[in-house]
Amino acid sequence: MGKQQLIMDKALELFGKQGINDTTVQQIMNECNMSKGAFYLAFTSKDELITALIDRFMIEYTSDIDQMVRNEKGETLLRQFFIYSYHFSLRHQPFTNLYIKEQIHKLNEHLIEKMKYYNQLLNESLYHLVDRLYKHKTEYEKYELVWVIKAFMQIYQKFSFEENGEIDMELFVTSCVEKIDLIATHSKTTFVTEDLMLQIKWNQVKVDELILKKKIMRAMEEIEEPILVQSLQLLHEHLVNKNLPDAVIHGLLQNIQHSIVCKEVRYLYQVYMEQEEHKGASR
Amino acid sequence: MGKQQLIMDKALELFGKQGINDTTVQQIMNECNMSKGAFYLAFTSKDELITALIDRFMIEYTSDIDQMVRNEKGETLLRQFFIYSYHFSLRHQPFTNLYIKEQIHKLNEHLIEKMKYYNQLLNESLYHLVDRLYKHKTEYEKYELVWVIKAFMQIYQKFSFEENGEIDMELFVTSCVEKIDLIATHSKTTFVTEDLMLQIKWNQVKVDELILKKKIMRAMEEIEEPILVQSLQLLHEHLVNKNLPDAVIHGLLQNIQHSIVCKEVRYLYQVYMEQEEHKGASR
DNA sequence: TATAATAATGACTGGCTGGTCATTTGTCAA
DNA sequence: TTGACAAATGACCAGCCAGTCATTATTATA
Repeated sequence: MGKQQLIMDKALELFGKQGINDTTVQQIMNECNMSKGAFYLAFTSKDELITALIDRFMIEYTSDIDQMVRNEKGETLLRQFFIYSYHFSLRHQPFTNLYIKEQIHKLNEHLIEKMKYYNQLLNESLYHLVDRLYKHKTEYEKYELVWVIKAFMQIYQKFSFEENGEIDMELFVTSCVEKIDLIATHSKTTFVTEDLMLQIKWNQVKVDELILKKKIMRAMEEIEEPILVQSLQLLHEHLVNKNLPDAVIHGLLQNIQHSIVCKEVRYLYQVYMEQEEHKGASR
Repeated sequence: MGKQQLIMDKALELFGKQGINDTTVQQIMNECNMSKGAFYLAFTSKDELITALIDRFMIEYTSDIDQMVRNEKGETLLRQFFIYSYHFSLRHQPFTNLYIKEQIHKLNEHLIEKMKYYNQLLNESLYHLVDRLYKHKTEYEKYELVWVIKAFMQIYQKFSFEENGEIDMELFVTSCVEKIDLIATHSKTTFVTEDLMLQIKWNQVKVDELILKKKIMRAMEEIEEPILVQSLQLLHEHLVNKNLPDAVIHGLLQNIQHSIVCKEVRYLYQVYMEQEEHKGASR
């Protein structure tokens, strides 16, 4: 295991147990059986470590969800979402603990922005999900369902945090899916209104071409496999020249989808392409 | 305004903005236009301040909810609950911020216990609420509804935190009540099972006679009004001698219900009495 | 083996903060 | 006005911790 990986894993454990502020760099490095100095060879600061941790998990979660929404067949989609989220919570329990306990805000404005950003990515994916299941609903009804889904997902996390009993996954998922469908098909009143939707849209950040380019460059630096590097290069060029047909782009994105480093790039690229398409269509 | 009050108010503001750890005693006292030393005349430590803050609001919230559940007529109960919670969140926005952001855990084990305790009080009140609305349901179905209600309440808090638009109270309440009723009357599958209920009950703390006595004593120290003091005295005696008829107890509890200092006592006393009654009945 | 280059170490620093306490300021009764 | 008592002050202390850097250990190369 690489040094960064090791540090991140041990740090996560300690953060989950003691909270970020009460965990010292010294403690983390003790856990790794390394000197404190070695920490600053792997990360430039404690802040960078925290940011890296959040990125690592939020990228994994949001981009997996997004991919699922894009690929999964309609009916089982909601079910799949809950199952995936359930397993993610379990598999990355230290991160989940950290997430529940340390409800962001620490340190700098920058982290808040980051979390809001990830939340938006998640909201968008979930919106797609709802959109596929309940096409006939209005935009604001769909967005309301997004929030209802998130609320139910939270029940699981909070419940296993507060009470000590573990919820049965199968039951939980089935129950949530049933309840949400009940709401979707029978509920008549919504708290999200058309006006509110407009306000919310104003706040949404777009994927910026510059940022996307930067992300691609950074990914290229960290990667060796020639196919991946070349794929990234072509994707990067396409941003400027728009010279490649959709099928090629699709294939290139397929190439990079299994590398963890590229997950974010793949996801953002996809969102960006849709954004551009939308722009073209509305012009 | 008393010194303690002033400090608590200003502290809350800063805590909500910057987080507990990043707010120094110095900053708080600057805000109060007082010296740092003066802080330690009002509180023995920063920890005590934090504890006092949590107590102040959680007691107000949980005991008000409890009283509401006891007094309100059935049909409007759920609605009342949402309205009250909504207003509480708004009225005490700094505290709500603190609560969402700083998901406890800081400092000592003691605080975690405290929050779990308050959560339990809330759960019990909500259970009563559900019980009155849906008597025919099983225990675990009711407990599941408690969690669904809490989940919906959280939507409001998270929503106004993440998105910037303010939700319309009337719409939100109506929508939640409708959705919960939908679930209560139509949902067929539950994730809370009989087994899980047993586990949960094991974890529940009871109100202890000794603790209750201590709380009464402490309340008496802080209070001057003779009627209140005498009421507390009688209630205290009754714990030992059990010499007063129910009607008298009821009246004494009425006497103290409007004093903030006594809110917790009143509430705990009521719970304690029920507990004892239950003990007697099951013997 | 000698030398250069790289990696790892941990004592140290500087900044910060909770908490203390000798001193000052304010109050009020005689 | 005086003196006694209480309240308020802020300089100071001790402890903590992120981050640095001169020194040491390890590895690669010639």
